[in-house]
Amino acid sequence: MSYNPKEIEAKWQQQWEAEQAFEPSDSLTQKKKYILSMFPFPSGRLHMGHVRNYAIGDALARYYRKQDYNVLHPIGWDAFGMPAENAAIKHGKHPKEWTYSNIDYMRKELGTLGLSFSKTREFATCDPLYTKHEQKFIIEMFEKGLLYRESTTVNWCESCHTVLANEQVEEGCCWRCDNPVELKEMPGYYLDIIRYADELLEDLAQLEGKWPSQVITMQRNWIGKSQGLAFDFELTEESKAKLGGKFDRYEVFTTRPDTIYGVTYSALAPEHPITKYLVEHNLLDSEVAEKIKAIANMSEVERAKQDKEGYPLDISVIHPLTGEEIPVWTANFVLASYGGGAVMAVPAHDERDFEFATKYNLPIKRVIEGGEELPYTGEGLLVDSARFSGMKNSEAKLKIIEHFESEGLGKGTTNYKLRNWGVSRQRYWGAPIPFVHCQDCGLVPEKFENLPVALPDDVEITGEGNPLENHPTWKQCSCPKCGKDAVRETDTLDTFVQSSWYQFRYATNPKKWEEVGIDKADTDYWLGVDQYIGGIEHAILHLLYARFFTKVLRDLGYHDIDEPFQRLLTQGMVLKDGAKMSKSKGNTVDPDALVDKYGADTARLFILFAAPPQKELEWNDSAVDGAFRFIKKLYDRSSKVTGKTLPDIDQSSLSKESKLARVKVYEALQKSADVYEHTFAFNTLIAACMEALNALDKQDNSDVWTEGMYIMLNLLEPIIPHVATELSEKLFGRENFKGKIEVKDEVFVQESILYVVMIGGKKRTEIEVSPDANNDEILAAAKEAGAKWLEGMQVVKEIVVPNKLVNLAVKPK
RNA sequence: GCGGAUGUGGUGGAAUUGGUAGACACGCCAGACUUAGGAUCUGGUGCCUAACGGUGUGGAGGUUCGAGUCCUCUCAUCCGCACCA
Repeated sequence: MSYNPKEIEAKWQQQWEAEQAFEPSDSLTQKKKYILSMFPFPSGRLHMGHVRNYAIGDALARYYRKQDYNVLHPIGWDAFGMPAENAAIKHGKHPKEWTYSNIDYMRKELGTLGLSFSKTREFATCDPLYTKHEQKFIIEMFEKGLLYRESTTVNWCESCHTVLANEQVEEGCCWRCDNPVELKEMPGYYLDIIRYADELLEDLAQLEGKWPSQVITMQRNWIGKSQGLAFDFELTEESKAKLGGKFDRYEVFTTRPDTIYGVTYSALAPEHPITKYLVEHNLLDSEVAEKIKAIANMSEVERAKQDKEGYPLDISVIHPLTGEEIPVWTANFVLASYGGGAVMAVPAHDERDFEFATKYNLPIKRVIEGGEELPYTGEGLLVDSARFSGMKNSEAKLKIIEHFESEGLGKGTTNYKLRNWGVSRQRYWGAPIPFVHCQDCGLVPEKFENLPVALPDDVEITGEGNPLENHPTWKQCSCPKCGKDAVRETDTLDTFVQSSWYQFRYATNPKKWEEVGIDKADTDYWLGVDQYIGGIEHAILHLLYARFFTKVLRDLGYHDIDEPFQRLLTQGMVLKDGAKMSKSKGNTVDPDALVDKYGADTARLFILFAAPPQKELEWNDSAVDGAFRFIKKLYDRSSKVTGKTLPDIDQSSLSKESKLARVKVYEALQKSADVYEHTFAFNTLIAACMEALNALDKQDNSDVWTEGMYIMLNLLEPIIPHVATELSEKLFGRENFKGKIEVKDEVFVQESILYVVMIGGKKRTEIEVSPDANNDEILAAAKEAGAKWLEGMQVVKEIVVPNKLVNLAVKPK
């Protein structure tokens, strides 16, 4: 009888399906675990990254199920998005058809891996029912003022024909297609994530030690909180006149109010309204105006690569404390999107301001002592700063803010690098934004009873323009408020909106799915997700948005959860030949082919054995063979088992080899809880089982074999469930899968203990000592055994590490 | 530039947190056994050395009886952010 993975795996997959073995209980009082692997985009086929992701999650889910937890381990489909439209353009297949047929195929693939997902909680985010509830949340956010529509400069990807959120721009290029992003002025919908910036930042502290520190740091930097002073520069009368009386003043933000007396110029972004006004009204030299326009057309990334460049605007402002006139420039390094697009410049104490001032011969005025050379950005005492002179700059920061506030000149302010989340996309395959434009009423949300605002099926997808915009009738509607003819919004929601609340949808009992999006009792029971598993690439985008949504939905009354994901494991990439597997590089390994050749258990075992989950995994075909060999050996040795239950073994009657085998078996058992609950170092648990099997093989006591198999199959079931269940069923009627197996300490009691003898810090020899020998006896034995190395030496210190070693520190006599 | 990691045999990786470095596996070498299989089994395998022995966790110092592990400096690689005033 040889190991036949195909037969075994098909048998158990069918049985699990028939038993509905992996459905969580509806009882909300049992101890629970919510194990979640990030859901896949239905691209067509699984890749090894998916297999790794789900093998990790499944191991945890199966482990906790065996420990009598109520386990929620769901799967679904992140189903909206560009690739479905691209496929439509390329192959003429409707995005809906493409998506759902991909889902059907991938569901089968997941099935062959024997993953213990709930079947009843599966959904696709493009299901109209999911859209319906999401649109309701969106409307509620609008009503709370959290969602707003505004026309502003946006990131535009010409190749995807859509707007991108800040988070979706990577080095100035589109995160999806890598095309350079352009800046464009257009209306869009925004979620006020900045309102939650402080909470998002502060709650990161709760995740310390539970999320990878790298992810926490990335989020902290992305939010980019900084505190300082915001104040207005008033324009001189002459400048006001030049600007046609349209502007009196503008606001600037600084984190260095302590350097305020060193201001020698002010700089505006090329997009700043004042700069724009000057350019548009031909108030500047035409050559200069052209140059400014050229900068304004450049993306931020392009600008960052350029040298500092700027032009005087021939206007001035008044220093709020000294009354001095300060020239105003426009400069390419001033960002329009941060701090109002205007800065005060202190070249003596800021590197950028210094570089710019040097280039254009602007004055430089030192106001902080310290350092020989300028710019000096360190700490020091203030000079030439009126009544603040002599103060420490850290103290002056606060005092100067206080002064501004008491004089009504400005106030202490917090700024964030985080921008509000632009959620509208000019694409078809997404959730429609449920609003209507009415001539009389303006922007009006659709009535709840009319939700979902569903996508029309009869569209032509050409890649040119927005198919909803081009549809002959879809956007014609009546105003939900006044009933007059109105026009439907044709933008759809960013797909990251769907993945921001799916963790709550899974938790909601499917029996309630029709009526509610999120059920409070269910959510409060199941959330937070006890273990979330996914790729590091979502460190900011998805994980920040999902945290934000969690807080918003909490404040809308849907649940009481502050953080959605209690613990996060970021898995490493799967590599082959040192590079990420990708079709274009031709270095992929197809999961289907692997399962077909070796079976799912081998695929899972290899993936968990080859590297710890957090690290990159280098594919190795012959190591896959090794994993297969181990399973075969395990299967073969099952014939050594004679008992049906965990035997009572008289330790004293055993051979040395049998005792060692028991030690190895129980060491693996001891290790397992730590691995499954804390470290996730499955590779070391598998290695421990291999050691145990090797040790069992060196002895022939059938009780020891029975005990070893009983325990090992329990430990390995989460990793190689099919073969482990098959053997357990045959040998033990699956009794060994019920509850926790206790560690027997007597197994570890040894008749003699091996001590390593180190002399002068070097390992020299070994001694065997009785367990009840005292230190003097151990030392005497060590000296005797090490006499050769002690000749002519004097022992200056004697160290005995219990059960480990003896170290004799020596020096020449 | 700022921030975060990571450096251990030919390879993937272990090392109970300061106590025998290289577990386990791949690969390689030698042998056995074959009704030639996805074989299987046995032994060996960090480096230098005929051996005694020496040496060895990116490098240089330090603390310690003892350092892959702690401290200081340094080098390399990877990742993230990148003019945020």
